[in-house]
Amino acid sequence: MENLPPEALQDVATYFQALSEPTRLIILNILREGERNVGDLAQLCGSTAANVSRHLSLLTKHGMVIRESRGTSVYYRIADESIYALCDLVCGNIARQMERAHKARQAFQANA
Amino acid sequence: MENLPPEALQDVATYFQALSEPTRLIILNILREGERNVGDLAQLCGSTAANVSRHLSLLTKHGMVIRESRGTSVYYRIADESIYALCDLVCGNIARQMERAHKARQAFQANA
DNA sequence: TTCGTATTTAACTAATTAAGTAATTAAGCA
DNA sequence: TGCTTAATTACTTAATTAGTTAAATACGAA
Repeated sequence: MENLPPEALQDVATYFQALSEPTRLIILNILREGERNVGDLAQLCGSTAANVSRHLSLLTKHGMVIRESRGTSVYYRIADESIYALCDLVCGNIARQMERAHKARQAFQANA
Repeated sequence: MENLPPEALQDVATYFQALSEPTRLIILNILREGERNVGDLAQLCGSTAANVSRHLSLLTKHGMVIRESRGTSVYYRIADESIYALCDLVCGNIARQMERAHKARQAFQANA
């Protein structure tokens, strides 16, 4: 990201945006264990098929999942495992942030 | 992210959301080279101070930057360098995705 | 072909959000 | 104190987006 042209920054932003929705993260999390069709995903997500389908469409557009139609069902699977590395990094950052916030709270109380 | 409770997924989502805005990525990119005050950031971003200030407030809330008031100015700097590792990962993913799209286009034209 | 099931898409609503502008707060200096 | 500059916040507007519902499409089976 050192010296990115503006349009590339927009690409990075929309990529992050695709990951900024809880339902989509749930879907990706489920697909971690293997491919699923839309109906099953909807049930596992506690959402509607229409809704999940739209989310899957977006994830497909970003090349995060792969669509495969078999019979009357459509199966989706992870296209790029490195998404999980991303999520793990974020989890680490959030944990550090919580740690900092906790320490700050403690210091505050110590002065009270 | 293997077995995250729902509320943690929401945290991850909002973290990604903070990174899903081009102006904020520009700010982070500028801060890569060192601390800056709000006015300079605004000028370098081609945005208004009010707008940049709001973005900085959000980035601070997520522990991505650190705020330090000196004199009449407020300086911001990166709190967590690992954000750049995140961005680099995303850039890699986008590059792979573009590569795939390019190959698909080539295959399509070969059959035409 | 006709029916039934799975998926996708269209149209709509409600909620979120980025940006512009103006008002407000904070700090240093005459 | 009053003045100037820097930053933040309040308020508004325009645009985006997730979810719901219903209609449309795709596929296999009778």
